[in-house]
Amino acid sequence: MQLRLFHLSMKPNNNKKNGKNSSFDPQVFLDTAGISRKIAEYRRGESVFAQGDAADSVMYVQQGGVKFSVVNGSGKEAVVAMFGPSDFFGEGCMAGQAVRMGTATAITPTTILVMEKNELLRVLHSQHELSDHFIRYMLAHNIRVEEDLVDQLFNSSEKRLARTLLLLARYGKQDQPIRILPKVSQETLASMVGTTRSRVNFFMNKFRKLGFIEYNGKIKVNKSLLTVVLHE
Amino acid sequence: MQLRLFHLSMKPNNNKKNGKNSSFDPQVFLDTAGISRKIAEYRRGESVFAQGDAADSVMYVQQGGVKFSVVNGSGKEAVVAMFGPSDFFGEGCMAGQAVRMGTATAITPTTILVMEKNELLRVLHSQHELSDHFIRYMLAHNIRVEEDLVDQLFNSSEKRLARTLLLLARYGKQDQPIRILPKVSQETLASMVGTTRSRVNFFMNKFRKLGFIEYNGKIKVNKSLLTVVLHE
DNA sequence: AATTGACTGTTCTCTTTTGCACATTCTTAG
DNA sequence: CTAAGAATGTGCAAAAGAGAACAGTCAATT
Repeated sequence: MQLRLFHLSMKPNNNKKNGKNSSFDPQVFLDTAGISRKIAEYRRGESVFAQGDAADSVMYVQQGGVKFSVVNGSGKEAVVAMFGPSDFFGEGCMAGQAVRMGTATAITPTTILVMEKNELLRVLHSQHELSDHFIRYMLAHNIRVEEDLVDQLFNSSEKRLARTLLLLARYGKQDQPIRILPKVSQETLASMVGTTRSRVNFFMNKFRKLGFIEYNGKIKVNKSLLTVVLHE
Repeated sequence: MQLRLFHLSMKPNNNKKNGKNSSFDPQVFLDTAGISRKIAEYRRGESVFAQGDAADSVMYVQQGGVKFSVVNGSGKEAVVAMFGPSDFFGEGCMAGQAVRMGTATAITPTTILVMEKNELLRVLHSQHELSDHFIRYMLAHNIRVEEDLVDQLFNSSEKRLARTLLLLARYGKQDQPIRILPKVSQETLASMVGTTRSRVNFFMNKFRKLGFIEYNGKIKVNKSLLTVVLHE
């Protein structure tokens, strides 16, 4: 049983959100500094690290997508975040977390740059562009997590599902009123929204009847209609 | 009506959590760099900034305590975080947030160092100790918020209240099995836990009957007993 | 001492949400 | 093509929580 996705930070395929700096790649900075780093490839479903593993490296997604989930004592699972190209994850070890707080799993074929935490810390001092990118990522990540918290606190599961669908829709084709979502099961949606599958099923059918979404396998979202749900 | 405290990051009065670096003070770095910064004083209840205000500065708490809360369309309020000495807040503007996402209010007499965001960004490049401190704060803040999210997702309001009381107990005298909490109303507790006051009252009396806490005005927490609540 | 306002104790009803259970419909590996 | 495993569609009883109302307590002010 899964519970809740804290936030979606998987980005659309444009790295050009900063105007300049569109082709930022930490690897070149690590190369010039002669830093220990390696590139790892994962297949769909493969685990990058598991909850409880020793933590001494920071990951940087070059290609693909990764979900980060936490399991509690009762076996419930919550999808805490999803990461895409140019996202860092596993950076908690830099603040002294000795073990991984959750499990990172590739959801598509994924290429990851693995950096030893102490060396990354050191390089951040000398490589301003890397440092800027890292800080910017951290700030954005913070904002995202806090937004998810606010969503969780203020809104019902119906609204949270609507919001989650709209967030997922960002990764479909851009600038179209109707977006096709990446393939996700209702079970996964439940873990993203923070509710049960039966609840997700109920609302999905409700949204469908109202014409806010349609699906036969691929989920299609009518953004403007679904947005109405968010405003009561 | 209030809703939910995302996390408590108000620290006990020891700045020595990093072993070295116990007397870190960003002000000296700003001084040496000739940066525009000012020191502001606030009385209890005074607002540092309000939701919707233009955002172009970052705050650093020197003394006191600040609560950060968000109000939604229906007038519900959630206490998103509490900040204490050596915490930054309002740093979202560094990631492009143009307005404040919530209201910051002093909860005790408070001294705050205000830094213009662009100048702070610039100084982070040249002042490694400030940069380290900032990054460490960001990472710790992230971890804290994610822990709150996990707590919110996995636990009932009863457990969340127990956890909140234990967190608040950290600010009482150290190393004693029974701690006295700072004065908080049940209304405020409700906003910290993310539930209603009647619910808080119900559980507070339950905890009291079970001997986990006692109060006549001051709330006293028996840590080891209350911790039991967290583990079912 | 009386009044005011904030906080607490208590109760009750109405929703929302969970937790199951089970049938049905896809998918896919063999 | 077919059987097995996933994913989906329903329904329902029980639990948890929201919201609101109201009386009692306490502290501070005038």
